[in-house]
This record gives sequence, structure tokens and C-alpha cells, in this order.
Amino acid sequence: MSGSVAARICVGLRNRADDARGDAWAGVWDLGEEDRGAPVEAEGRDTRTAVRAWLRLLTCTTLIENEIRSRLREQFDFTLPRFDLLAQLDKAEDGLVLGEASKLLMVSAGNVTAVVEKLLASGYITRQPSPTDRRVQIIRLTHAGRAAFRTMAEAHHGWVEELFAGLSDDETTTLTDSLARLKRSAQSRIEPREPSRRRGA
Amino acid sequence: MSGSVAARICVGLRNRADDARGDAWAGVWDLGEEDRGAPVEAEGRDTRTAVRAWLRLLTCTTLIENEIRSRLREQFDFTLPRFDLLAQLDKAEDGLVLGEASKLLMVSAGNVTAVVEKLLASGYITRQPSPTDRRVQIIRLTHAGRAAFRTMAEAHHGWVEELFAGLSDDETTTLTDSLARLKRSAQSRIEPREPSRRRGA
DNA sequence: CCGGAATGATTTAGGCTTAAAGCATCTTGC
DNA sequence: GCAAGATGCTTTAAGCCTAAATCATTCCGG
Repeated sequence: MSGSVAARICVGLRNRADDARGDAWAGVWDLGEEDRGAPVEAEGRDTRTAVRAWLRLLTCTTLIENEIRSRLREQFDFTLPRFDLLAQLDKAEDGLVLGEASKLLMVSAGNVTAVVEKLLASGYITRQPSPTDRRVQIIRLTHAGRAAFRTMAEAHHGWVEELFAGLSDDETTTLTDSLARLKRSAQSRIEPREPSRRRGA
Repeated sequence: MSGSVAARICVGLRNRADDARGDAWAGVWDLGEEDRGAPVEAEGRDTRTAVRAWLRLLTCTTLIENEIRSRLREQFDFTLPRFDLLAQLDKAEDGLVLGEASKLLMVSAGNVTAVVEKLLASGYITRQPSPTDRRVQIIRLTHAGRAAFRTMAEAHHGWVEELFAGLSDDETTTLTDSLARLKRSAQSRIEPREPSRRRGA
């Protein structure tokens, strides 16, 4: 996510804009009572509920992602996109086709090309064309890449546990289940986007 | 989020890397049984549970964020970071100091400067130094900016509801509450980062 | 008052990200 | 065979994002 956060409430504090890291967060959560033309429907089906959930989802993710990105940079001088790609490769026993990586990471194909270039330069992966289809490029972890990833992954694991430590196991599991349903909900409502036709349609 | 997703399972499909949009998602969710040196602790306190939750959180957010970004671009030719900044300004009755915007959006100060520049160019906001402190810059919505934001926000609202439509109100509310606790958990474990001292300490 | 420190914003260098265009290769229908 | 289209990757232009350096201003202790 190159995270970005939409729409939270927090007015003012004009003459002392600091201490936001401490307590200004407190009031940030309520959606206030502005009702910018989003009418409550007759039967009372939520309007606002979903938006509130989305904003919290986005804030949590951005918060945690920024922290992980920052620790990864400070402790390993490594970037999150590269780590993410290594993670995918660590799980794919016989390497990944670039297009697969693009889908798994939910980023564009051009982006994968760029990140791969960096990882090649550091010697963490290899890239070779498929023997059966010369359009296809297959990337694989090197030994050095796997070792580096394992080290970072262990730290990463610990960081995540630390950041989630305020939630019980049950609560975490419940959250995970809700998110699975949310993912299905969103996924089913996103029509597969056409890959940009050349001419005509 | 400049979204980026770490560590999911999904091996193979070497010779037909398509259809990932349909069903390849199905298996993507399990964390498999690789136990890369992350030992289950004696008393059975979770290890893995938190990481699984984090990965789902990240995937859900990236999925939804990408979709919203894409619709915003297609339907309004607008970017998400700019929309997010307008959203903050729409809620701040008497404008925002740049530093406040930076904290609310959880992005760096330099980034805010860049996005502000763009919004100034489109005439959606104004920027003026504070009368009491000439270091401080205050940004405000113009009428055009507010109108444009309200139009986009209404669409945005609808998109979010649509994407969450598979969850009941109760489930959505529960999710929101869990995320509030998660945010507190993470927040309390992130030490405020020093703003880079000049010389020495 | 004055100098050092803190604060707020901008600039800079580097990296990630996308959409769209382009190139190479493969597939398909005939 | 072969042309038309599909597919896989790379390139390009533009924009987002960060950390660190820099500049301007304010604050504070003396």
C-alpha cells in the first residue's frame, strides 16, 4: 500500500500541532456527525458503518506497514517490496513466473520488473527464460537470497506478533475470519479488469 | 498503501499462469505448514496466528485500496492521495497546518508538500502562512475544491458500501471494534521516532 | 539582546507504483 | 503455412513516498 489514509476527524489544535503521537489519536476515530448527502435508507441498512470499518482497516494497515517498513530499513537496510517478493519466492519451490508474482503481490507487471532488477543486482535471485516459452521469465531464490530472507522473516514474524500482542488469540482468529469474508465480498464485486486492448475493443 | 503484500502461499501453475483472478485465490489463504524456525512456544501461545491475521489485513486493504484508486482514476481522473488530503480538509473547518495533515495522513512532510502543490495547481485548495508564525503554512479548501470533493466522496461512499456488502452490519461493527483494539495494540508498541537530530544527539 | 536549540516547511536523491505503449513470442483459425 | 490476435515482459512518463539535508523562523536560557 504505499499507504494512504482517507477521511478521519480531527479538528484544530492550531497553535500546538505536536503531541499527535500521543493523545490526539484519541478523538480521531469517530466519524463525527457530518452527513454529507449520504442518506440513511428507509429500512436502516447501514450507511456509514462500512465506511467507518474501511477507514479503520486502512489506518491499521498503514500504521503497521509503516512500522514494519521502517524496521526493515533500519535493521536490514532492505525495502518492503523486495522482502515481499522474496517471501513469495521462498514459498514457491520451483520459482515463479513474473506474471504470477505480479498477481500474488497485487502490483503491476512493470513494477515487478523493476523490483526484480534490484534483487538480481544484490544476487538474491536469478532470472531465466522458460525453456518451453521464450516470452516467460522465471525467477528463483539463490542460496544467499534464501538465507537473507529467512533471517529477515524471523524478525518480521516477531515484529508482527509484538504489534498484535494486545489482542487475544481468539480475537485475532475472529479478526482473521472476518477479513476472509470481507475479502470474498470485495473480490466478488470487483470485475476483472481488461488488460488494455490495443486497437478497437 | 502503496500497497504491498507479504508472504502468501500459492505454488505453481507453471504452464497456465492466468485465471488467478478467479479461483487461484481460493488456496491463497492458508499459511501452509512450513514452520520456518518459528517454534510453537511451550504454553501454546500463538505463533503464526498474528502473522496470518496480518497477511489477511494487508491483502484486504490492498485489494480494496487498489479498486478504489482505480475507480477514482477512471471516473474522476483523480488520485487517492489527493482525495485523502481533500477529505481531511473537508473535515477541518478552519484549514490544516501542513504538519497536521502529515500526521493525519501518516505520510512524510515532504510528501504533503508535493501533493499540496498539485492541489494548488488545480485550484482546489489555498495555502497561506500563519499570521502568528511565519514558519507555518495553512491550507484550506476552495469552493471548487469542496464541491469536487463532495461529489467524489459520495461515489467513494457507495463503492465502499458495495465492497463491504457481503458482511452484515453486525459483522462489520465487530470488525471495526477489533480493529480499534488492534490499532491501540500496535500504537502502544511503536516508540515515537526521533525526528533526526542535526549533530550529535 | 543573543546564540543555540527546536520547529516547520521545502528540497533532494533514490525508490516504488501505475497505465499505457511497445516488443517479442506463442496460439488459433483458416 | 500464415496472418490476426493473445500473451508475457519491458519501457516510458508521471506521480507518490521516504529519509536526510537545508532554510527560515521561533523559542529559550543566559
